[in-house]
Amino acid sequence: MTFDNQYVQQRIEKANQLREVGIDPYANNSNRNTTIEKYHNVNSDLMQKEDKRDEHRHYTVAGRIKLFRLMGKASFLKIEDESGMLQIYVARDNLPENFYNDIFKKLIEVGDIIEVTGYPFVTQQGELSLHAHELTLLTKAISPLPEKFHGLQDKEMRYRQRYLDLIMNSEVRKTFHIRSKVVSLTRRFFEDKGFLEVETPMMHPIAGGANAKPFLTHHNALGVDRFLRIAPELYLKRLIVGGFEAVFEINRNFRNEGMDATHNPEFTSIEFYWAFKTYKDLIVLTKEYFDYLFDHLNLPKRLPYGELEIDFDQFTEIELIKSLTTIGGVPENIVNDKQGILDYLKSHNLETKPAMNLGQLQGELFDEFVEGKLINPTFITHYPVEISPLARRNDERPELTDRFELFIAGREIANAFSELNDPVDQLERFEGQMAAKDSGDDEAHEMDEDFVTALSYGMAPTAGQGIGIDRLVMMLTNQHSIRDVLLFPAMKPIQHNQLNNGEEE
RNA sequence: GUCCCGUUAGCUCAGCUGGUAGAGCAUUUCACUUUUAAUGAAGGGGUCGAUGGUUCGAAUCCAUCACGGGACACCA
Repeated sequence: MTFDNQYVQQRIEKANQLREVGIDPYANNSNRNTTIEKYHNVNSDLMQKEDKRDEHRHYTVAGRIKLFRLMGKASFLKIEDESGMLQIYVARDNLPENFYNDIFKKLIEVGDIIEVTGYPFVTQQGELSLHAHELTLLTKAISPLPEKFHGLQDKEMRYRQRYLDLIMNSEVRKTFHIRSKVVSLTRRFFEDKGFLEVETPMMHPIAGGANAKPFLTHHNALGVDRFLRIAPELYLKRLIVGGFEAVFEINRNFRNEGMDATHNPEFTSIEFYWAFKTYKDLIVLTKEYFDYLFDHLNLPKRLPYGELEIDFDQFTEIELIKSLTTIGGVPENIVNDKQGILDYLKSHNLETKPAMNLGQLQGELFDEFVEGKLINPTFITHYPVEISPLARRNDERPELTDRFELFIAGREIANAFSELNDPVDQLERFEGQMAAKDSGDDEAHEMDEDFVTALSYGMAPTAGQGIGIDRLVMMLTNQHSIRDVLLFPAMKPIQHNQLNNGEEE
């Protein structure tokens, strides 16, 4: 790490010059007494008044200089704090002797964080501003900011140096404010319903609760390998066995899979489990949850998503098998015919494995022909049992499960079901997954004997659900890459010494 | 993992079929006391992602690598 860039050197020199005249370029304290947003709120009355200034009001605001317009003996600055942007008017004769010429003009610049005291006034152009009579440098920025008009465009830099992205792009700050609110509202919604927030292990001896490849790490003291969790499900259900009747956990899951616009190796979900309820209760709860979010976020129910418009007042519900024909256009006579599906998929140039069972093939059909078409919120219900190793069988049709997934804008947002609580059935399903694993399916579910033991003590009838928070935030903020709703998305490290390559491995 | 595209000044971007690099903003110097991406004038600033190759000559053509973006595959 060096500061040998010419512009950085110039600014370091300015910091040194400030020190020489007794100004600390990294001041220890601030006397700010209002935020910029409050300043605007309190003083906007001047816009309507005859006298466009009020010298009896005094405020001290602080912020980063984003624009600097110097016009001889007076200047206009725009400073920004988290709450907003404010124009500052600085005139030579209102500041201490020589401060304007020797300090302000020469040693303070865009990017620096300053504090300004003055009174409110409205400029001839009609902008509420602050007339400065005191100006203090709080923090010297020695790296220059990106260009003022286009901002920071380079995606790689935006993700790697998110702080710069946040400085330059206010809409990015807005996205992450919404994300924070979504998490907070989610927590409040479930707490208000009587759910208990719990924390279960992130390091698992068995990576269970989903079909995915885990990250592997090692615990030195115990001398054992541990997996970063792919889902908290099996632990949360153990808590239901233990007698907690409504629990939720909001936290990270880790999956060692490919990365793309909707997948990051670590992602956030909420999982919740509710005893004495069924998946049908969860459909009602999910709608209520969305209403709650929209209400508290002050969002309209019809939201743009790229070219699409999503109507969050239009939740529909359809069984998976039925959606294959009505939405997917798959011929009705083949949806329950293994060979028929194989032929159909083949005729659409889609890869198939002959070892796939009927349920898996129906899942394939759904993924290919239905999923992408589900724009408005849609609950797809009654998944085949073969692709639902942890879900309760439907009482009338045991080849199906009491399960739904919620799709919005062609993407899976939530997965929920009445939980399988028959320990013998659960054991058999695990054994089925083991067989699938032996025959090459490396994402088949792991056997978790302790979980089966837990069920053997009796788990009340329970419904459980997971919601992908990142994808939900994408929907709500009209973002099309998961990286744009993650403050620090996963990135490959930069190789600094490229001369060394070829010598490794 | 695979395929396609990209990487040029601090930032945003030009740079055609190969002839030793340009603009705007920023920066430096000067002028300017109500500007709105302020304005006017002058100057400085580059290992053209890296390494090889082709060529008299490479930002430009070729190969390999690195990083990023998009699509596909897998997953959520």
